Amino acid sequence: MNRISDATITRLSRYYRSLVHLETQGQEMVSSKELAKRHKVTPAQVRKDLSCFGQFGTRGLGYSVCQLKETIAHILGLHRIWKVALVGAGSLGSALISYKEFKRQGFHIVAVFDNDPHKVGKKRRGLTISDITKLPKIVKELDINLAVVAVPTTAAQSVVDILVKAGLKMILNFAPETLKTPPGVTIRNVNMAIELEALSYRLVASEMSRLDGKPKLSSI
Amino acid sequence: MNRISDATITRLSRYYRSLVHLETQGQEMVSSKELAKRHKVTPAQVRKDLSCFGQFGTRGLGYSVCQLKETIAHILGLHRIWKVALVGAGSLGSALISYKEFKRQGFHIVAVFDNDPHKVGKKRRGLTISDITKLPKIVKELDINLAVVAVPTTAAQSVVDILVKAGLKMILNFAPETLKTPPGVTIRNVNMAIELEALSYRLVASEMSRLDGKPKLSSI
DNA sequence: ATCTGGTTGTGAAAGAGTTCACAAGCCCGA
DNA sequence: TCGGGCTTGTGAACTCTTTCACAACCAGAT
Ligand SMILES: NC(=O)c1ccc[n+]([C@@H]2O[C@H](COP(=O)([O-])OP(=O)(O)OC[C@H]3O[C@@H](n4cnc5c(N)ncnc54)[C@H](O)[C@@H]3O)[C@@H](O)[C@H]2O)c1
Ligand SMILES: NC(=O)c1ccc[n+]([C@@H]2O[C@H](COP(=O)([O-])OP(=O)(O)OC[C@H]3O[C@@H](n4cnc5c(N)ncnc54)[C@H](O)[C@@H]3O)[C@@H](O)[C@H]2O)c1
Repeated sequence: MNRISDATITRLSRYYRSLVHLETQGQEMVSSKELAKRHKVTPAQVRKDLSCFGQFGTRGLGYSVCQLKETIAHILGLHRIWKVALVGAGSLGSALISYKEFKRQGFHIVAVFDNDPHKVGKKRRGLTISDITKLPKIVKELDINLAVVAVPTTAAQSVVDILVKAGLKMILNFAPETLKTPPGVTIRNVNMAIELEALSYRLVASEMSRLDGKPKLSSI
Repeated sequence: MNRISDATITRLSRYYRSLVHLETQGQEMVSSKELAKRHKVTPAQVRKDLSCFGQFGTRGLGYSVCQLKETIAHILGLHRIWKVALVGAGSLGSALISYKEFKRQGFHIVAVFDNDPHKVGKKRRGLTISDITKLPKIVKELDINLAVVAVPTTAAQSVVDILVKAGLKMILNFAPETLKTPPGVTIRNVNMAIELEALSYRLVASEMSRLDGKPKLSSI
C-alpha cells in the first residue's frame, strides 16, 4: 500500500456524502457501479480507491452502506473532533463561522483571530474575536489542530508564518495566492477565482469552437 | 495542440496572479525558474504549460512580465466581462456579493436569486434579489454567461436543473455534492468540506506515522 | 449440487501528466 | 566575430492515475 493520492482522498470524501445520503434513504447495500454513477467515475475507480485501504465489499452483493460509511469516516478522521482556528473575521470568515456543516463533520471552530482593533473583543456566534498576537498562546492552550486563513491576500503569507511558528501543521487557505510553507506543513487552497477562471477559459474555448464548427466541450 | 488539461489552466491562473504582482513591483522580465519557484512546480512545467498556447519567451532572457500577463489574460478570457447570476442570498451568497475581487477579474454579478419570500425584493449591495422563478427570463434579458450556486445542498440539484433549462452552460457550485448535468454543461465545485477532510486525513496519517516512527508527510 | 446473474479485488495495459535533457537562441563583453 | 553564461521550447523518458479484464466469490433458484 503506497502513498495514497490526493485524488483518491477527495473521492472518498464524495463517496462518504453519498453513503450518508443513502443511509438516510434506508438503503442497505450499494455497488461500486451505483456509487460510480453518482460521481461520474468508473466502477473500477471506486473499487481501486477503496482497495487502497482494505477489502470492504462482498462479491456479488456490493458494499454495506452503513459499514462503508463508517470505514471511510474512520479513514478520513471524521470520527474525531478537530479544533480549528479561524484567522480573519471579515465577510468570508463570518460566513464560515455560521456554517454548521463544518461542526457536523467534526471541525469545531474554537477560536477566531483578527488584527482589526474594532473587531477584537467583539463576538461572532458566541466566539470572542481574539487579537492575532494572542494566537500562539491560544493555539497551545486549546490544543488546536488546524487553521483556516480568511484574511486579505496581502496579509495571508504573514498569517501563515505566524501559524507555522505556532506549531500548526495543517492550514486551509482562502486567499488566492500560493503561500510558502516549510516542509512538514500541509496547506490546501480553496480558490474560487481559479475555478471561475477555468470556467471562463472554457467559455472562450467553446465560443471559438462554435465559430469553427467544432464539437463542444463535455462537462467536467 | 491537444486538449489542454485542467491542471494546466489552473496553473495559468496562478501564474497570472504572480505576473500581476511582479508587474506592480516594476519587474520587466521573469524566467520559468522564478515563476516555478513561486508556485512549487518545476521550470519545465511552467514552460510546458505556456508552450501549449505558443511561444512567448526569449531564450536567455525569459518572459516579458507584462506581455505574458496579457497573453494569459487573453487565454483565460479575463479581458472580457462575464455576466454572472448568483443563486442563494444566504450567508455565503452575501459574502460573494461583497467580494470585490470577482469584479476586478471581470466576473460581474448582475442578478441574484432566492426562493425565500422574505429575501425576494430586498437589496444586497445595490442588487435586488429576484425570485428564482424569474431566472430564465432574466438570464435571457441580461444575456448572462455563468451561474454561481450557493443554496443548501438539498436544493442544489433542482437549482442546477433550472439553470440548465435556462440555457446556462457554465456553473460554479458551492454545495458539497456531485450534481448531475447533461453533456455540454460544465460544472465546477468549490468544496471546502473536501479540502478540510483531506487535511483531516493527513492529520490522522501523520499521527499514525508518528506512532510508527515513520517519516512525516511533506507539504502539499 | 449445480447453475446463473451479479459483484468484488486486483494485476496488467493504457492513458495522462510531469520531468529530463539538450539543441537552439539571446545578450554581453572581449 | 567569437565564446560564455543563461534561458526557452520540446521530443523522449519517466511516473502517476485510470481503465480493462478476469478469476474469485456470493446468493438464490432449480
Ligand atoms: N468574501 C468572499 O466572498 C471571498 C470569496 C473568495 C475568496 N475570498 C478571500 O478570502 C479572504 C478574505 O476575504 P473577505 O472578503 O472576508 O475579506 P474582508 O476584508 O472582509 O476580511 C478580512 C479580515 O481579515 C482581517 N485581517 C487583515 N489582516 C489581518 C492580519 N494580518 N491578521 C489577522 N487578521 C487580519 C481584517 O481585519 C478583516 O476582518 C481574502 O483573501 C479573499 O480573497 C473571499
Ligand atoms: N456558509 C458558508 O460558509 C459555507 C461554506 C462552504 C459551503 N457552503 C455551502 O454553500 C451553500 C450555501 O450556504 P449558506 O451558508 O449560504 O446557506 P444559507 O442557508 O445561509 O443560504 C442559502 C440560501 O439559499 C436560498 N435557497 C434555498 N433553496 C433555494 C432554492 N430552491 N432556490 C433559490 N434559493 C434557495 C435560501 O433562501 C437561502 O437564502 C450550501 O450548500 C453550503 O453547504 C457554505
